[in-house]
Amino acid sequence: MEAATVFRALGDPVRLQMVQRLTGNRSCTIGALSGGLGITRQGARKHLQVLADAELVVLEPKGRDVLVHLDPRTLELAMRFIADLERKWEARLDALREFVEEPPPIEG
Amino acid sequence: MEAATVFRALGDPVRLQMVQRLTGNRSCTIGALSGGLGITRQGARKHLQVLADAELVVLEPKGRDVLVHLDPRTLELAMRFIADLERKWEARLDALREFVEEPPPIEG
DNA sequence: CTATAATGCAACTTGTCGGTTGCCTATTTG
DNA sequence: CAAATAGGCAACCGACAAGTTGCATTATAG
Repeated sequence: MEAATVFRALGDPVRLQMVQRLTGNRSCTIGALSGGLGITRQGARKHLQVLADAELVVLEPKGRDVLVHLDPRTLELAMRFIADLERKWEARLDALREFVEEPPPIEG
Repeated sequence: MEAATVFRALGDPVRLQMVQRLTGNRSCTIGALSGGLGITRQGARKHLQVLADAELVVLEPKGRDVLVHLDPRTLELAMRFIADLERKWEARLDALREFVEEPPPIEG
């Protein structure tokens, strides 16, 4: 999964709210998840599809309705991506610091 | 800063690449950062503005050119946001587990 | 001082996004 | 079986995003 796709999916207040709801409720039906968002069920459904395409969420048809549950692995993936960026940045800082603290690495 | 704004800014391959470049190079000029992306300088500049609006990046005019440097605090903010989601999710799991392991909390 | 290098600003085009409406399908439930 | 419930599919619209082009501005180099 492309990191950008995941971030893009998270980059909308409605979708972010959906994800937040899902971290609290183990799983919901589409209808339940779509209520109280100020948009139509169909509108909400589209957002849900974006989350599903980014694999942030899994849709499991169950009889008449569809259960939605979070896929925490993708969330973890996104987090690790940022952590790696920070790590690389820190490394860069450290390298610079070392260079500054030892002006000429010729002798102590 | 809205979390959704930050994620949205990260949700594009070009912008993500820019951020990655910046974690390696302490700071670049706009021109340097805009090269080799397969788009115009002006196109790149727009992406850069999105990153700046999300406070992922700071633009510092310096004589004839503009230095771009990363703001790791916003990156950290985004990471923490996801970490909190995961924490909430884990808590939910734990609560469920406890409930299952102690079927009726009436007596041992 | 002039040329050029680095950037800014604005207009415009094209495609995608967020959202809606209307209608169809399938599963419960009474 | 009939009614209600949960959802799917497709067309449509307005707004915005991505990207371009053209030209103006400012600072450094010769």
